[in-house]
Amino acid sequence: MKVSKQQAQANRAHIVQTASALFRERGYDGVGIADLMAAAGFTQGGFYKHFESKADLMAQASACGLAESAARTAGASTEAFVNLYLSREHRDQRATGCTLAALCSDAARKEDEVRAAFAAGIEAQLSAMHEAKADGEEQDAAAMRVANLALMAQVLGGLIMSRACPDDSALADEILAACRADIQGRQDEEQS
Amino acid sequence: MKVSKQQAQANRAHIVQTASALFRERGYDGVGIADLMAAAGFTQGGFYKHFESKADLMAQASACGLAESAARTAGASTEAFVNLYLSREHRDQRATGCTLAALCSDAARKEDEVRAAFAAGIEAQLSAMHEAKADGEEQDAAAMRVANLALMAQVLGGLIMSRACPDDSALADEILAACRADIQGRQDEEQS
DNA sequence: ATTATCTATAGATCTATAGATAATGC
DNA sequence: ATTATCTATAGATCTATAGATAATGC
Repeated sequence: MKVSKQQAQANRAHIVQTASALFRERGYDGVGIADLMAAAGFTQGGFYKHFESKADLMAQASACGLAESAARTAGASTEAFVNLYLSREHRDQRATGCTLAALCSDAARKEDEVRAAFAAGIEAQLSAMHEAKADGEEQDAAAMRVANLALMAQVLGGLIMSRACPDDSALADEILAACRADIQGRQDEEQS
Repeated sequence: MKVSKQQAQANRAHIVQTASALFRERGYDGVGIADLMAAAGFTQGGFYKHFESKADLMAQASACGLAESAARTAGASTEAFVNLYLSREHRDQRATGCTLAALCSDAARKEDEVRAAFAAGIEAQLSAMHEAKADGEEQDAAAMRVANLALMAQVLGGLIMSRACPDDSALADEILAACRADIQGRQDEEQS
């Protein structure tokens, strides 16, 4: 029954990643410890040898998902980022999509432990966006931070609003298109 | 024990309003039927004479909260709306604040019944914003709809991101300020 | 007679813990 | 000997229902 320390660490990482996907799909409260451990291939009893509490796992799984999203963004242009973020595919695939969009309003009601992970995740995302643009035009770092925060808010809000609409509703698609058009329009203006 | 039909209707409305506030504060899953009925001044047994299920109540309470927000917005200028929406007060008072911001990412995982209420709420909010601006400049209705959806997404996203940060974190305030500045900057450009 | 609300509870969760089991690691 | 995982369960939820109670409304 016992496994090597190395294997135990790998199992733990696997549980965190499974939790990250399940939480994004169903929300923190929609995933029980027994559910999660079964999905990861274990029984519930082992959970508390890996984590102090469910909140501890929520913080770790969120941090993991947020870091992954930031890393994925690091290379992309603003245009590519926005088009991917505000796509139907992203809207409909919550388990592999943006952790911020899937869980941040759940997180707002959870322990500070969890919210600290979100603050760190937002900073990581900002860094990734900063890097992505650094090659291009010279720009004031403070102004760029403001613009990037505002852009994150807009794509995040658009995605969440779209997800709140019924499946196959015209409004859900319209929201994504409106946000893309608004951001695109602004970029065109800047370049002229 | 029995009350008049009129009183029963009033009691039912009171339960819906109590639920609207409690759901916004704690999320759908954070409020039990017994909790809610006690907060409204009743015992849990009476609940199912008023509502078919918890999802039925979630849909009604959400519709109620969304309609109220739209009505509150109807008179305001864009500037006033944005400054109120992206204020610390609004961020910290979830129970009386925007239902969309408090619950839409919860709603995304619930029954279509609930999500239909959100789609209707977004349309009501759009109508309110349309009216508020109608006096001013002549503008293409379709373009205005796009701009208003994009604006809603941005203030909503900003508020939610701010709420996901730990209490008293500098980042939480910075996010609100960044979104206000970004929107203000755009408006100034338009007018010049 | 009808029915809005109450008390009580069934049945299904959920988090967390206790103690057993069997493989690692000294 | 230690410990990662397992089985089993305590205790506290939660939604929904059943049946009692007492006031309305015909």
